[in-house]
Amino acid sequence: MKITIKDIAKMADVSTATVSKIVNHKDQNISHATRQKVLDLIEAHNYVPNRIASSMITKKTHSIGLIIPDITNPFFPEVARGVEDYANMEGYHVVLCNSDNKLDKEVSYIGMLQEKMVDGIIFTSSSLRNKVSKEFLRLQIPVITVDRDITGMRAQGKITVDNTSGAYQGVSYMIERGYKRILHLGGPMTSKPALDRFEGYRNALSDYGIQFDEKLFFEGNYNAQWGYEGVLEALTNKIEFDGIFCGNDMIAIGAIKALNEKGISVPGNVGVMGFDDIYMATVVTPNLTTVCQPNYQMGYKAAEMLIELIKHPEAKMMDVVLKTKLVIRESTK
Amino acid sequence: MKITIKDIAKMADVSTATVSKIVNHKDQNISHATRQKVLDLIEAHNYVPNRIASSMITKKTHSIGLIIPDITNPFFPEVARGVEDYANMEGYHVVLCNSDNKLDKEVSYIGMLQEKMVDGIIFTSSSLRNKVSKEFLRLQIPVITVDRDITGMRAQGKITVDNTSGAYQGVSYMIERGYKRILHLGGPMTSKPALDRFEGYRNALSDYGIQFDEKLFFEGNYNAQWGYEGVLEALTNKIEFDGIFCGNDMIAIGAIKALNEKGISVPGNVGVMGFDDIYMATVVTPNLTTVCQPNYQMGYKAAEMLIELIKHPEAKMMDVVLKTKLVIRESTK
DNA sequence: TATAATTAAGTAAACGTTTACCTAGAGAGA
DNA sequence: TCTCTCTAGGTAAACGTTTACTTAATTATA
Repeated sequence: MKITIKDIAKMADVSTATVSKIVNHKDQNISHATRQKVLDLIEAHNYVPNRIASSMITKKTHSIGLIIPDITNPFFPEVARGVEDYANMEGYHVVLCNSDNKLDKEVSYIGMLQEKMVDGIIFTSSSLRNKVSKEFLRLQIPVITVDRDITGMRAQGKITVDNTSGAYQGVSYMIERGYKRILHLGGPMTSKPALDRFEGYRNALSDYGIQFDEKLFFEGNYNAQWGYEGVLEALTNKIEFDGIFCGNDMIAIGAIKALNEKGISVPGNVGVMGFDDIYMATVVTPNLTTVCQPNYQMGYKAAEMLIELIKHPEAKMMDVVLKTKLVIRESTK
Repeated sequence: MKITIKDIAKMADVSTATVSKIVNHKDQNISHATRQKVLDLIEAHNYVPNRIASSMITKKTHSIGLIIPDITNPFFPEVARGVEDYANMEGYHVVLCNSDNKLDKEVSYIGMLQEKMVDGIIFTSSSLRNKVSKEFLRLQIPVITVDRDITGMRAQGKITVDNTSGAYQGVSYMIERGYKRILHLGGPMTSKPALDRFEGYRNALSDYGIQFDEKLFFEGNYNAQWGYEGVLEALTNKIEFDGIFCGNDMIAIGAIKALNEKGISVPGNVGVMGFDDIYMATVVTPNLTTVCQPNYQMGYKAAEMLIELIKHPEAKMMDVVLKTKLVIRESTK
């Protein structure tokens, strides 16, 4: 049988109120002797308070939900780690949910988290959908969206990176290094980041007086497979290019692979730039020049904002946009 | 104000017991009319049951703790995903904890999870330590260790992979393909898997009549950095080798990088084999031949065992060892 | 010395459920 | 008609805490 506050109280010959105060360090008015006696008993009997019972009264569970598409996608472990680090520091637990970007899983997780009385939710979805925002609307807990925001959603906080200026920065660098015909292998244009990166790409071209050539733009998915195929497609269509700006690092890795196989040297013949700066970028040959996205920071900051909102629900909506950073390695000259 | 079961009961003019039975589908003895009325009210007022309150009575929180060293380490997202998939299927939540292999964080997480009344814990630690097992001993909930077991620990379940035979399989394959002097760049010998893989390596050599040469064995860490340095070290010491069996894929990736830089072709001059089969192995050039470890399966199976134990605490201790599989790609000839 | 303030506790309700047990009425069997 | 068994639902305690309020004793103040 698990030992409870009542058992300790009885053994110490005090009331449960007294024990509670001691456990929660609200013990200004407890004599030293009593405190010590209770503490000794707690130690001796290995009493651990039941936080579920506390939650009933305090209405706080000190746990937060983290809904992401897939922890297996190299982008997310970093943000999850950021979330968990801050949460842990503040005494919060994080409940991990993989939605696979599926609406029904998202909705079901939101429901489950609500039933479990989490104090707040951090949410990422790669598609901009509306149904989910309805679910959030009836939640009485704060929600922070990270990376991709949701249309029509009135999240109490939003954290994104400046994809447009990141892409601008990357493409500008390539142009300055002498690349003239830069292919853009983008992600799915249904996602905001892909849109923004494309915009940054176009802005840079335009600012440097280069005409945008739509034959140089390909839309695909955020994976190596697509990078590989995209290059092959460009090659078979005899499209000339001396550089590739990729929608993310995975695309870049696939692209380099295709280039290698076709005997096109990187960065000798073609320069390649990625986006994200996942760990793999440092390990692939050649090391990837890329636009670094502060994934860990995003998670950390999201948790910070969320917990701030949990503690001060009256705080007003926050909207943070994080800066990217160019990381120059070996895949560009 | 949040709406509770009492509100619904009052509105439907029934008792909370009735509402509870309906919500939990224990409604054999509820008339259709009453059930419908209650269900409508629930729908209309968006009532969601407070599972915290249920937990107080049922003594079950339907959540499990997952303690891993670092979700950012490419090995773990897959197992986390496996855990979460099975847990979710069974209606359980998973609480993610990154211990960084630090004893104090491990202990602190165990305490927090206990306070939050999780129904069970899945635990991985890379070092074999004892202190933690004491913490587990006083827990009244089931614990499953995955990947590395803990000495002196009486976990109710244990799930590992057969590292010895995996390594044996990998090294045998290399020998059969004609590799004669196979370097072993191992992980830290304080961890069981490293020990076992080393054993498999030696067994294979011995079974094929090759004398073990201790100059061919290097102990290091499980990262690309070490693979890179290990190769350089072997090279500067003028150690001859035509193959490398690496402690894991990261080491292999680092090794290939060093080999490339030194103008040694893979697999032309030297064959390289990894261990784990992380995603990166498929994306690196050349693609890595490796011993595939069923990470996702480990997590999935661990969750399965844990939840089985939660439901049937009288079930006896389980000990599962998963098989590895050789995956032949391009880094061996 | 009488009163006020402080200290060191204790009392008991409340949090939102579940569940063992109870009850009243209706139909069935003898 | 009487008893038995269902059916449909209700009662109230219990789960383990927290906390607003109370109380008794001690100390300080006037």
